[in-house]
Amino acid sequence: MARYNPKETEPKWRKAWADTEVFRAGPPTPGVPKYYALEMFPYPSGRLHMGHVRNYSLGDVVARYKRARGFNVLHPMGWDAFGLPAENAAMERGVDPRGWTYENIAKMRAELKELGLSIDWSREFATCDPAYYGKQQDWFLDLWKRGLVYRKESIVNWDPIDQTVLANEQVVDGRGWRSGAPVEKRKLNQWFLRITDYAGELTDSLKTLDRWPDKVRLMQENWIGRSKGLKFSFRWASEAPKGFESGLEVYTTRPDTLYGASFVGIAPEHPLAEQLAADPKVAAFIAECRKGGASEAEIETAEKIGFDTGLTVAHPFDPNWRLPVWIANFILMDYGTGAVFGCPAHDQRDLDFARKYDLPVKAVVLPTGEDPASFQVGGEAYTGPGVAFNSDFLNGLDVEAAKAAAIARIEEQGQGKGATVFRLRDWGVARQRGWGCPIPVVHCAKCGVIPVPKDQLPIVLPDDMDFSKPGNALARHPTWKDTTCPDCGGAATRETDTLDTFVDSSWYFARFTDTESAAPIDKAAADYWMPVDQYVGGIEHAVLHLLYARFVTKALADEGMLSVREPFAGLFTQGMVTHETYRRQNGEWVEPRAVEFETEAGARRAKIAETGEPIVIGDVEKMSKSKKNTVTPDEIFDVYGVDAARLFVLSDSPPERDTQWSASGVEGAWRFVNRVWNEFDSQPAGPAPAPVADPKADELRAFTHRTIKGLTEAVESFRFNSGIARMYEFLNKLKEFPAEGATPAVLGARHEALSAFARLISPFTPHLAEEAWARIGGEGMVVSAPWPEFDPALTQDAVRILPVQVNGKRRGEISVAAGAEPADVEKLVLNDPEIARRLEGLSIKKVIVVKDRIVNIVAG
RNA sequence: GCCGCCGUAGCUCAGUGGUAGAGCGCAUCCUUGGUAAGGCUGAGGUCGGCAGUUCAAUCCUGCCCGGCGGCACCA
Repeated sequence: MARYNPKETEPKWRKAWADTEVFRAGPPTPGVPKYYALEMFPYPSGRLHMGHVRNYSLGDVVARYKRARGFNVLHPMGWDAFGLPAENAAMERGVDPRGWTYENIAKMRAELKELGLSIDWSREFATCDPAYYGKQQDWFLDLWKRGLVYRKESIVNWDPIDQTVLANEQVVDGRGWRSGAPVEKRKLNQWFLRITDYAGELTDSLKTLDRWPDKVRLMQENWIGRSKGLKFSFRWASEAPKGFESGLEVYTTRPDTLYGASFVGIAPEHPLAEQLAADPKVAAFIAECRKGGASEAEIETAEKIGFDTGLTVAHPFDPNWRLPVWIANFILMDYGTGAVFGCPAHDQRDLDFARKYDLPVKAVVLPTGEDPASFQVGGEAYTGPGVAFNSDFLNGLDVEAAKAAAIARIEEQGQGKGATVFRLRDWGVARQRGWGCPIPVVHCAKCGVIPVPKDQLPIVLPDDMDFSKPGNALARHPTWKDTTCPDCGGAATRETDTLDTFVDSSWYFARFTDTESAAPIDKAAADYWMPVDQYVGGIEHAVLHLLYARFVTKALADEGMLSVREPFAGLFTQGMVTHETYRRQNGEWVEPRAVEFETEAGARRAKIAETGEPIVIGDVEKMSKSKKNTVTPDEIFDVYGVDAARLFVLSDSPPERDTQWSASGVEGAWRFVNRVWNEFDSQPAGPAPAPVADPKADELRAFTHRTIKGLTEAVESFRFNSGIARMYEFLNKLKEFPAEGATPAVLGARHEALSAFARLISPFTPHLAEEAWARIGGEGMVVSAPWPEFDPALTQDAVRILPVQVNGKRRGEISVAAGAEPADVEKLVLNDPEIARRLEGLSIKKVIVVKDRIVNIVAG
């Protein structure tokens, strides 16, 4: 008997798959069922980590399973290859970002191939290939024509050291995530995509994504943040400021509380505030507001400050009622209209503000059970349900009815309209970076901002950018931006901003359906393959990438380039790979591979293997370089083989949860691989004996068919860890039927079991499955073998052992024929001497028999 | 503060309205010609707590306790 040797076996089968091109997707063929399996493509950092191993193993199980089920499977791979790390490497080490990126891709491609994934590598591309980003420029121009692209001055996060705009998520505690410099607010001309045009549809169609995790849908819903309310204009009571003669427009979701208004507030960035800043006192106040940090903690604790402008407006329901207009730091310019009416009794922020500046607090919503005469709002605003009071024509209405009535009245007065407002903002896509997709636009002094004609695409990055200094290397390039205006032919300059890398990743899945097409997307190929049937990736993209991709899909569909309006029919978000952390007494982190364990008096201790220095076992955390708690796939593959690594990373936790990597765990998986092989290896070669009726063989056959059923259901429902638990149970069962000394009937049952088992483990441990399949004389490669079917008749044992309970407590068991009628079982049970003994002195009140499951006797 | 997830063997986790499971760890034994090992057997559980529904609750419902994650001045 030979030991299983993955070092020989695994490369052999990878070569066999590659040579026969089994993973190449078939041509789009109407009528042939397709399955598009996709994992979020990686950033080419140059090194595969365990998170990748988990992500791609999960996707591979799906792809291989669907292939075995007869689908025409598309399972491609590419590279999200633009972005800052390449520029940082370039700046720190003087390398060329392009060369650095492509070298990393080569390294990671080799590692991914080692994983034995069922990828169609013929479709591989990187987003930094001009052949890809040129097509992106192409549809960008289409969206421009549709009015979905615009340029606007806006306030952005500016990192003064890196000299670039930062996205909100790149600002950590008010500082640039890389430079650590305090982020400044700057006004810049920015490129935007009009994602807000789709805000309604993006929210509404979340309901149709029934194979997405609820959690992600909820997060997107919160992010888009639709709210229904009222937009209306206050009329001036004091003299109208210039330009605001038509009034001061505010937005509210609580028009029912209008009678509780005590002031009107505007954001420091509101145009009216800026106009009033001609007064130095106002200007000083606005400057004071800007000073506050941008971090959440600072915002939360920031004190509310305000400035009374001296202007007043009239209450919409009572012209004689005057409300003061304040500038207040807690009002956001980019939500609603940048102006609100303050109702302190029913809004905490307004209440804090009113208490500080001694403004009136008037309750107008009465909670159920409160007395209108005595109800008071103290330090806490009342935001719950109730009935309007102190509110004239709204009195007695509940909150919802009062909202409707208030909106109706305002509309009657022609002062405003019911409105839906979103929290979502337009997508700022310009980045001042050299390593990105150039925005295909030319600036002409005479003609303005002009799109590049399509026949001049792609606009390719220059080869010789200087990345030695921070800032935009593309803008710094001496000649690249010099061009001529496509309209007037005069001297002009190219746009030197590049696109956010999230643009690159918001349509790559569509390009995969035909990577050669002259158009950005080949309609026929996309119509066949799209949507992605199963998308697998990290939860960290719940909002950004997954929202942008949905938006771009809808925009491209409106452009006629796609027929689907949702890119991902099924989404699975996997958990992280974690590991224990280890520290020396001085706090220094220690790598797992340097650590040795011992168990002493039940307590697990760790020490440094070389020196014996005791170390502290810390918390289990996400694998990260800074805490040194990483295990590199390389070394695991080297010791245990790829299959054991895949198996372990899939086995330990439900896929959506974090999983904890441990050396002992992967060793367990490795032992399993060997035990599986031993079972195959011990089966005598030669044709399988024909099945014969035999009780022993039937027991194994029943278990085989139950395992097929259970494992199939586990794979279908993404419970891969349960599926693997089934494999362990099955192997334990199989060992009760050793090949040595087995009757022909049992050998036949074993052959059936092994044949099914090789196919069942194939999505998880594909190399082992091939070797096992070959060992028992399977036809062709297991990767092309059909998924085993189970015989429902065989999943049941002929004899069932039913537990017998007395008053809900287990008191014995009885064996009956499967499917025995409850009445017969009841007789058997009551005649059983052991049970009768248990019932002595009790009178039987009721006997419950659940067919094939259990018997319960109620007695007292 | 709001929303969500999780508490089952020493550890990491499956599971089910009806006999409580796997891997690792631990103990015992066997093998030492599968040996950078392999195998047998075993111990170990008020299924977070309390109440309710039920013939029967680890599972369903409610409340509580503990841990984790996301969002958060969005009017």
